Amino acid sequence: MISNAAISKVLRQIAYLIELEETKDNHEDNKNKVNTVFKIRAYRRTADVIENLSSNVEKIYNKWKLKGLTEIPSVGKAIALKIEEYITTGNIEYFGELKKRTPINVEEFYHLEGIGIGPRTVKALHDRLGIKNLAELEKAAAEGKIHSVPGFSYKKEESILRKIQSLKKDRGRYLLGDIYPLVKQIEVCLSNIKDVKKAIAVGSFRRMKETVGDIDYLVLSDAPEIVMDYFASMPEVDEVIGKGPSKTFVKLNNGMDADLLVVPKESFGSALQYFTGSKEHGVALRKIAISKGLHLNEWGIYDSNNNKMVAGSKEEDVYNILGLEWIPPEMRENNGEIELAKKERTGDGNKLKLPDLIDYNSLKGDLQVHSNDTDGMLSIQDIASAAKEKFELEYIAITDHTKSLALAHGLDEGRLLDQVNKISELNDILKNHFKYNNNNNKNKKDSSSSSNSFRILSGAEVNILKDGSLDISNNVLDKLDVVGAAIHSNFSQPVEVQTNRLIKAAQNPNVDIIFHPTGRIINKREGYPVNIEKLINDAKDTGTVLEVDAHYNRLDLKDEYIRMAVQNGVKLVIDSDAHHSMHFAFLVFGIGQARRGWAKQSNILNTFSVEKMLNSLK
DNA sequence: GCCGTTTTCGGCCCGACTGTTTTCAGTCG
Repeated sequence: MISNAAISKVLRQIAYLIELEETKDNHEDNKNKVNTVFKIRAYRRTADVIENLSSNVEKIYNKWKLKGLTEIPSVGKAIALKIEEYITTGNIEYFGELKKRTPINVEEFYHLEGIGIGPRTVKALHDRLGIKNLAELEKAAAEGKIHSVPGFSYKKEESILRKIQSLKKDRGRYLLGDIYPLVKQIEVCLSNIKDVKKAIAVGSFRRMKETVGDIDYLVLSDAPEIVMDYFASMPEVDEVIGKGPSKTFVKLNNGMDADLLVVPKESFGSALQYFTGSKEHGVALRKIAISKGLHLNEWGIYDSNNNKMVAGSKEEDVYNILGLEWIPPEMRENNGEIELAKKERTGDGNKLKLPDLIDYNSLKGDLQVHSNDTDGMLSIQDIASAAKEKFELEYIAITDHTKSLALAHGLDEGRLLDQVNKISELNDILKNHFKYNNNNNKNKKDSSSSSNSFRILSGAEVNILKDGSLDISNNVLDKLDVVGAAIHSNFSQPVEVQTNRLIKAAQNPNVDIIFHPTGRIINKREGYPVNIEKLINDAKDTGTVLEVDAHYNRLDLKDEYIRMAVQNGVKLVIDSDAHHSMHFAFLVFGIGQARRGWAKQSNILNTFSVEKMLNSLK
């Protein structure tokens, strides 16, 4: 399967190569030059769109051929043909010709776009110094040959060298969960500055994207210089890259870039919208603004006729003036959300509506939790107590690994039944404990309230074997409250085999949930191949629940698949996969991912009370 | 090269920051 990233990379390189040629030619006439500029822009735009597309382009092509490709925004006939050629032959003739015409190693240089060394710079250095690849560029910069080229300076030379060196240790995109605590900590520090009225982390972080490239802070303050001085001198800052009257750019100690934007009250809403992105969503909004005789930028929304500001202080107002409902940040990917947000009625009178997304505080339980009976860190009692006291959950299911996962000291039938008895005893103790507490709590208006009750459910994370059978017998699974099944071995088998393993497990009447259905580890492991449409259909038919594993390195199902499951009426749960009490904090990432998949509260079974949730399992 | 709620031709999102630029090009998000 060809990844969207691979297609996007080729398109980006084509754009780069055309720009190198455009720079080289003494443009015969201005008209041609302008056309080339927009051609380059078209390839770049398509690369952006495909990189952020939630569906796989090859799958689209396999299903609908060229017609499917041209339905992708920004893909027209010419680029669709090139994508088809790439998918079917692995090459693009036009791309090969472009590469043949230049000695410059585009493969190495196109990465430098994004760190301030673009094709025009590279072209100029090639023409004057014969630089063809990254090693030669670094050598020339180190030897002080660059500042003698017209248009270059010592400063520029130094910056090129620094950028190449920092590229070598660049970590790329960061996992949302890895940087979440640091981002929040800086947000709090900025909020606490005396002259700051509001401070918020925006960009892909606010959209809860599974990975984040850099972090943007938006601050509402009338004293920008004080805020920016504070930001630039924070202990977390490694280097100040740029500083202007309204923006500061820094590199943090962990290697991540962070930007700060300070705006006045009247612009806070439009800046919030602008810097939350996504880029594609923002471009779509600005086009709507133009069609309505308006002009939208980060400072506000203006009447194009008289340049008078019509909104800007509140994000809601920006959307409303464009004729749109306010759109939750997690949905802002230009993947159909703008259509749903339009306020006017559609032709047939049916008003489409934005989904009422699941709230961040709506989970009542967690159905994948591990104890120290296998590879968890805490006893059942301790992790249950943390779930109730610190995270205010009403129930958890203990789902330890089973026997064929020897690495985790998985439970066999005997140990599993012992655990069921232990959980039953613990529930009795909890019940008596609450009865005692409630009877003694005279101040409580409603002492019969169930708000104090907590229930531990018995369960297991049963291993799906190579042939799709389970490693625990059905008469034992029958005694559990919740059975999750998951693949932990034999990853590299054909897609049909893997899909059939999962489907066979889902067809077992005792299996309630498929845990982390695709097995991916973000940035580390692709996961095993699964025909997700088939799995979703089968989950629907058998009433099997699919899990959103909220651990930030899994987020499995991912947003795109959650949306498919929701559309098909498949029931979902969001679990922490906790091996320690701290891990319940991961649930926020699962909820963010579910919101990115357009899930409503009613789609997620563990937003229900324990009784309702259990009744909803098969 | 893409695209259409004035359009199948003639437009194409927008502003901030850097550098050596004395009015603008390159680059970014």
